[in-house]
Amino acid sequence: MQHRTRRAGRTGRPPRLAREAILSAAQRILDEEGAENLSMRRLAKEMSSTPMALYHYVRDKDELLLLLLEEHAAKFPRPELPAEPRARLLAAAQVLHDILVDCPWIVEVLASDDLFAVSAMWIVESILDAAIESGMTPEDAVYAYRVIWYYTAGELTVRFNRERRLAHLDRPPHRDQITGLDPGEFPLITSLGPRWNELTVRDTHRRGLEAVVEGLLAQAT
Amino acid sequence: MQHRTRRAGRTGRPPRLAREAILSAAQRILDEEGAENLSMRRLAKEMSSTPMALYHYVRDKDELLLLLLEEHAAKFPRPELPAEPRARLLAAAQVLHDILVDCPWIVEVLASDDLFAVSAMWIVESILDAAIESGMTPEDAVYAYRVIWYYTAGELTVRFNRERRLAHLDRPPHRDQITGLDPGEFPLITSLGPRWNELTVRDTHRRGLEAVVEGLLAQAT
DNA sequence: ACCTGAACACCGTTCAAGT
DNA sequence: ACCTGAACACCGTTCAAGT
Repeated sequence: MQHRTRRAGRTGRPPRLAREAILSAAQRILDEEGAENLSMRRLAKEMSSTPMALYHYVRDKDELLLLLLEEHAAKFPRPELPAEPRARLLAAAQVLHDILVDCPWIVEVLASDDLFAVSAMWIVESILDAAIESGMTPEDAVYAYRVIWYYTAGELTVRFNRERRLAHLDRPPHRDQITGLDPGEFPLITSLGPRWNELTVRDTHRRGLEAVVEGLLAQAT
Repeated sequence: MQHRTRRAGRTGRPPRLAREAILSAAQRILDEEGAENLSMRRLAKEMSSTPMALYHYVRDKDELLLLLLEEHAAKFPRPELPAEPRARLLAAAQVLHDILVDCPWIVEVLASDDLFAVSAMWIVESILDAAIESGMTPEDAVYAYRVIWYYTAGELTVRFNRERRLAHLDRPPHRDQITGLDPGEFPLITSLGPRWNELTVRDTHRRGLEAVVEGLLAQAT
């Protein structure tokens, strides 16, 4: 399928096209079968090819995931950010989350400190810019970006792992967290009882982000 | 080795002892060969046994990792926390990080929202208590704990992945993040140049934690 | 240049059988 | 009760060979 448009050129090869075919096949697996089912072997099968054929287009699995992120970020509509620096800092940090919240597989690629796709670099630039305009030095702006990134990465990791856990809840947890805890030693946790699980499942990303940004700005002045 | 002290009891089995032997063998692998080399098969080999013998003492690999965390947390000295609630909130959150910073393998077990080992539950209890004494409702205290946990989990994930990357830097990164970026589009990032990597490697956990806690407390009043 | 087949060096886990 | 051996159903990646 990938050499459909083979031409008569001197060294015929449509690598760009093949790469795109690989990426959309990978995206199809991601959408239909979930991140945990995307493997080089599964992907090769999806394309009626062999695993090693893929290595002609991507260096390794990590690069494949990075390219998928790149594509996803490029597709994402680039919203207009508020002019006011503090609001812009918050808005840019929110976009960072918005882009990644649809990529449960990035947990696997969360390797880098600075991540990531050039298609998403404009967000980092926006955060730095907004932080500097809020009165920070460039050094502190980088620091602020990193704190925001840690919060975002942590929220996404926990979020995706919870979703994955709920998806196949075949087996009960190793230990029921709350039940069976000694109320004498843990009066607050045990007093919450089932409320704990309920509170723990709420989407508080935005509110937490506001606290983080607020704390960073307070520190800078 | 694990049935060294077999007794004459009615149904002789020293499961507690065997479990401990398994855990210390696992810890030995972790220390000497790193988290990425701990597998059920490697662990069985370390004990001159078969992989399946282990499944008599732990349900699966996840439980093994949880038990290792449990042991590590239990060993950790429990520091005295400040009486002043706001300082206690920060101190408890710092201990959460201190305990986990020596466990690069928790990245694999970062599954739960609320994590984790009962041996470390006193920290969660302390955070909730300090948050409430700082004027939060119990609900907001849980929310505050979660924000702190996200920041901590993110910081640790990025930290460990960077360490792992530096450990075997056999291959260069897929793309040099900064070099090759268009200065017209990303003036701030490119202007930092090599400073970016330098800033990105700094340990800013504590400072960031202070910002996060500060932001949470500001939100609560 | 592009692709294949076989192999290397692994995984976690299940199952049936042994003692 | 505790352990083994073989097997299932996978991984990512290398290598030598094909066209």
